[in-house]
Amino acid sequence: MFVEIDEKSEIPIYRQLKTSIISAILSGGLKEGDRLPSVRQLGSDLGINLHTVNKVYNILKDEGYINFLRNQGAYVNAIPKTCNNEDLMDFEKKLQPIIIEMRAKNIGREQFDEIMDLIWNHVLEGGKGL
Amino acid sequence: MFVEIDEKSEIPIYRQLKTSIISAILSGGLKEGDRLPSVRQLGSDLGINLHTVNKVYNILKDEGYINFLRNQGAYVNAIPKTCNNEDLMDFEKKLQPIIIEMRAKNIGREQFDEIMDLIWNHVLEGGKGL
Amino acid sequence: MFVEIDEKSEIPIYRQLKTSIISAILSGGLKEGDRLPSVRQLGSDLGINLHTVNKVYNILKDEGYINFLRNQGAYVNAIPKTCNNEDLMDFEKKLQPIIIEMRAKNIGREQFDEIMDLIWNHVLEGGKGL
Amino acid sequence: MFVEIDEKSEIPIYRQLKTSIISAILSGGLKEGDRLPSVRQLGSDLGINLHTVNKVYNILKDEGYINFLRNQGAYVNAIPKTCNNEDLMDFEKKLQPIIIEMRAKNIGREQFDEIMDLIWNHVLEGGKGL
DNA sequence: GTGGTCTAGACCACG
DNA sequence: GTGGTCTAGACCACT
Repeated sequence: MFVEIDEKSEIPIYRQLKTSIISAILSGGLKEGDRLPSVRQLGSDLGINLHTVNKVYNILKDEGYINFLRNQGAYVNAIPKTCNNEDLMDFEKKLQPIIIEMRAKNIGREQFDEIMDLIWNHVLEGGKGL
Repeated sequence: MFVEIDEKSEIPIYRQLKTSIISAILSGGLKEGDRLPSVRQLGSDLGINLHTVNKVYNILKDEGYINFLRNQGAYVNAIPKTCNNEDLMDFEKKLQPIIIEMRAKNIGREQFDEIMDLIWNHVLEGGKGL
Repeated sequence: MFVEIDEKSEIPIYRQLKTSIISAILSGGLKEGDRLPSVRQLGSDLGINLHTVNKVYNILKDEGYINFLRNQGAYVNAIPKTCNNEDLMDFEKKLQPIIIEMRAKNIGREQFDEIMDLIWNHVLEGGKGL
Repeated sequence: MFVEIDEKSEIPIYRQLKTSIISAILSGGLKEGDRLPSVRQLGSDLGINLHTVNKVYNILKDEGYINFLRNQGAYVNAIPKTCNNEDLMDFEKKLQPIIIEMRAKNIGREQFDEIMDLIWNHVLEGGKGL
């Protein structure tokens, strides 16, 4: 299975799942045209409700990552996404408070860069083992 | 005033305020020994509930950023914070989903580094833009 | 072939097919007395389930567009249809939400009329583009 | 109340509600800055589930019609919407099958224009009586 | 079998 | 009090 859910996390399940699937697509674990498990299947595999899975699938569809083929389930789209300025502003807003806290904990520039490098590269390893 | 609240943001007010104050401390806008406004004062200045301000002050005290001096208000502490492994893990968990979405929007490594550089440096310029 | 099916469309296949055939009849691509392909034939041509084709044929028969001749297949009827008030109400109900959304996107009266003109005329050009 | 739900309609409740609210905004029954009823309130007023209302509010937020002020409910946005080509294509696709059926029922060009005129003008009267 | 919709009840974060 | 999230069970349209 290409995703695990941490029930104890403060991050909502549906966000964890969304991130996991996007990560799997990015890493190649899920390729264009691949079929996603049905909402019922994935829900039961992960031990979560099918409505939660359904919500995620719909968000992914709205954001263009997947689409639905009538009664045949959800399929991975090509990813021709581009990043506009609004997106950039959004990312900055989300990153800023975290980085502020990192500086507050005396993380220096070198350590900061190391961490970023680590995560940047780890992202591609999230989708393996599909 | 060293902080502005964005009512429309999805980020809770108390978190925005907390980040702003930490940022002000980091940037030198608030130095060790400086007195913070009273919860009543700051609440009315920002147009937010004084309970929200109070909550933030208590969090900041718990995290060691400020101190309460016998009914005289809150004062800024020295900042000898260090970062343990648990903190690091925490930061990584928070950063990962954002960076995954950035990669999904075709942000390359160079652009990523630029953005990080930008934010890193902005943090030192006080609580503005937050 | 006078019809193409868009698998990704949110419009059910059977509706797409129904509309296509009606459109073909209207445009003269299918004339009175013409024989429709067998459900098996059309289903395989379009890559859809023969039950879906069958369903459409039955709907078209119920609505008077075609007839079944004793195990020899389906034939196009004359089209003496008239529009009663119930039909009119029905059309209005279907059109209203779409037009509301068009107005919400700042489409003006002139542009609206242009679009309607375009579609009105396109309808006569057969089932293409559907 | 600015909206009524037809339980018997084949159109999903959430779509009816969405259209009603957009219509009310267009007609001026709901102006920029106006507060929408809480999901609980509107749900109980309309005799529908609060989750259904919630779904609609979230769609409207995604489409930019409203936004949420934390714990104070939903407010109507300014409507600077513009219509891109994708939207236009979408409208055409939705309108086409309906217009085909209208032609199939022998509705002539004059009657067609009358109907469109009627609906176009009716749209603005949907939101009164708020 | 697929997803779509609706209902319902519960708990939570926030202010 | 507000919306956010999760669970659960039901019925439906479609193929």
